[in-house]
Amino acid sequence: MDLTFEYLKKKLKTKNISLSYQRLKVLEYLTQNRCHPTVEQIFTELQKDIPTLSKTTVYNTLRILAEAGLVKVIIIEDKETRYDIDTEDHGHFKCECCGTIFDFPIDIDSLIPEDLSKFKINDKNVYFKGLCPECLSNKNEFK
Amino acid sequence: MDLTFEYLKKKLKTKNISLSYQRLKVLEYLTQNRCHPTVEQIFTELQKDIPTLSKTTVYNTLRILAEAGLVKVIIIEDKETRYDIDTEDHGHFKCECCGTIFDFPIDIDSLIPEDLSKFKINDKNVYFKGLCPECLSNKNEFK
DNA sequence: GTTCCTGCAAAAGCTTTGCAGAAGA
DNA sequence: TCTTCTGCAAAGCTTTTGCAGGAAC
Repeated sequence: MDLTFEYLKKKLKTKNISLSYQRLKVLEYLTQNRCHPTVEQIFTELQKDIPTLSKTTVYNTLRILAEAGLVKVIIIEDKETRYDIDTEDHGHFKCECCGTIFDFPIDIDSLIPEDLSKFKINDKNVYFKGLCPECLSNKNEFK
Repeated sequence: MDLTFEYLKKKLKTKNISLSYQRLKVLEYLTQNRCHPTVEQIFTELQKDIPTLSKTTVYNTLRILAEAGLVKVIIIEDKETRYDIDTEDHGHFKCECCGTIFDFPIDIDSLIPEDLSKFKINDKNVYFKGLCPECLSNKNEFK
């Protein structure tokens, strides 16, 4: 799936979402920083370019992008909502030590049990927590 | 897995967690109400029995139970942390219409990709959102 | 001229913290 | 007596809301 900045700009136009400078910058940030950023991270980084930027605008923009289906909201921890420009099904692994969030492929549909056949599924989420290889090896070093 | 009140009381003793009346009541509520309650729900219900109960105590107790591994923290929505006495792997489905959370069986381990072989997985979560059969049929009625 | 967008300030909502008094060992 | 637990009040954080000014069309 094509997730270039240009592609997403076009997609926004087809959804009749106007592209202010602030919105463009948020979109650009998400395409260039595939680290599942929080509002805080996006805001802090973009403020360097747009000194007058307000957090409200970041919140507004992310809500609009999420409603338009261009961004997926990721909730792993309370008080730490994150945003992912990659809306295709995949899993997330959060390292409890360094906080990094890793993507991993997962065939969610193959897992859906018969029990849910009468449910309409709109959103699928899989996330794990634990320790990433780097933090694991750091721990062993200090043993 | 045995999740009776008696079993859990014994388990707490083996973990050296003392059992005040408040803690017992929270544990009892969780075993008798497998609806993945929020702090608010637990507090409101228990307050009927314990008029002096404070929300802080509910928070404290749930934290202790979670740290002891007797309760699983479920985060599906921001600002809506829920607690599940069933800590075995299973999926959750939240109906976006009525808000009910349904359990469903899922063989998560069979899905874990090779990519994660070097990660230490401590916690696995799967949740879907959408519409439950009841809300789906209600929608059709009003068409 | 209308409509929509931005950004400040304030409010809202959930959770945590500090602390004094009570309960329990 | 010493430790632990409870519960009130206050603080802390993230997110939302109201609203006035500004930009875009």
